Amino acid sequence: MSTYRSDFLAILAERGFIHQVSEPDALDARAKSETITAYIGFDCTAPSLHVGSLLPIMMLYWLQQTGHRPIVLMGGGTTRVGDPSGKDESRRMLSDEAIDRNLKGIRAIFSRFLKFEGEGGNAVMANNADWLNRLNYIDFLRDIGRHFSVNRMLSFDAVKLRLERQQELSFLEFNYMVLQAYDFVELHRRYGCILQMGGSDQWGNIVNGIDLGRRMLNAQLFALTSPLITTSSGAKMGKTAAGAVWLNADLVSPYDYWQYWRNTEDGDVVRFLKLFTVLPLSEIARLSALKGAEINEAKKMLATEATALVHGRAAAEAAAETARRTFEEGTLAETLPTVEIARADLERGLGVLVAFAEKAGLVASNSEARRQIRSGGLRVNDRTVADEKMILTAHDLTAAGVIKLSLGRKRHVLLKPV
RNA sequence: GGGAGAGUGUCCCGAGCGGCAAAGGGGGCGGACUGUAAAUCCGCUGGCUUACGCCUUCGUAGGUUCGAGUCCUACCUCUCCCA
Repeated sequence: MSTYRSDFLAILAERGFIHQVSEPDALDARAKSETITAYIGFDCTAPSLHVGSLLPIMMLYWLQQTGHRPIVLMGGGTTRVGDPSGKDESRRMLSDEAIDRNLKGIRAIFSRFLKFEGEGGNAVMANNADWLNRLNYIDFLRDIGRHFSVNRMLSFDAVKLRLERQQELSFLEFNYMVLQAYDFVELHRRYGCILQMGGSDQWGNIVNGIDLGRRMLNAQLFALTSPLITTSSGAKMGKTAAGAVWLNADLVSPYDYWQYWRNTEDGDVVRFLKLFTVLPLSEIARLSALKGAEINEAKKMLATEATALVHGRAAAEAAAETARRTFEEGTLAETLPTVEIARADLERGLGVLVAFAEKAGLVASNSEARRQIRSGGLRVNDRTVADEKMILTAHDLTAAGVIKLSLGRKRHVLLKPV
């Protein structure tokens, strides 16, 4: 790949964010000579963003850090339609209320990464519902629809895949790319936005927007996509047994978030340090020289830095300290996730099954707890539970006044009587 | 409108002569080994139950049977062929 002269593209390139760029030289020149405005769209399909969305967020972060203007586009309108890209099946239709609720949850995350207008920054938060919701169908067809060739739309991967696999693609979803293209044009009109970024699966959609911009406004627009990030062993990022790794603290605690990064595979550490932390590359180069068990130092760095970005420095260091005491010293850290239980329950005697399943929520059901006991996976105060009929009482309280329940080596919950 | 086929364990894929809690994968979880890694090996992977066992599951609703994922009828959804 050519070397970029603008700070923005140079940084994205050396940190591994770039998969494809349209007209890289022209974009580089503009990013070098002027302040450019770029956007990324975010779906409102869930109440929070998860780790998978972190990559685009980081691209906006670097955009602003290198002197440009980021636009976060909330898909309040497009989420009502549903993007067929990369999906085998139609998505379930979300109610407008659900979308609205999700939108609010997602919004909060961005203030960690970007400085918005009114907060001493220049970032813009937009919502495509503002223009999509009031479109008039016939007008839209005449103004926008005439620029689209169905022949060409059928050739895009997102559509082709569905057709080839003989899976249904509704007319509703078929229109998604038209709406997304229109978003780009609308953002160009409103904010002078010239660049849309996104994951590699968005390339087709973005290019549609570029075409539309040229036809309607004779504008030169650009596309930049990031690679699909998978772990070295091929798994998609952001999924664990417990579900997605959400960015909101009420869905995934800072401690669990820290743990997620701490458990990164060896082969991914350097790549992730570049993508998901803002550590200087020189520092990352130093960490990448570590070998064998020393790589754990790099993983801790990754975990703490990545957590600090999302949850703040203090929460990140608290999580690191909790982990250090739990894993390295083997002592009890009172800052482990804690569940309060009624003191009366304890005096009456609390069955282990209930304690693990209902109270701590470490396992999904009593049956699951039984199975785990049979395979030696449950521990109370670091002693393996051998008997599923075991009863917890006040005698099991440690000096710190809690009972430590563990599932496997890594997952711990403290029961605290109140 | 006519004809043919498909829908299986609510993570996915996928077998299933009328006796099935239902083969086999993948994924996930636990154990061993390690470095809170990877790879490898072993176990588990519907719910309730101390247990005998009970309950809920194969697109939906009925029916035939001692007994139905398996047979019949209707309906729903998706494919394909003809019009």
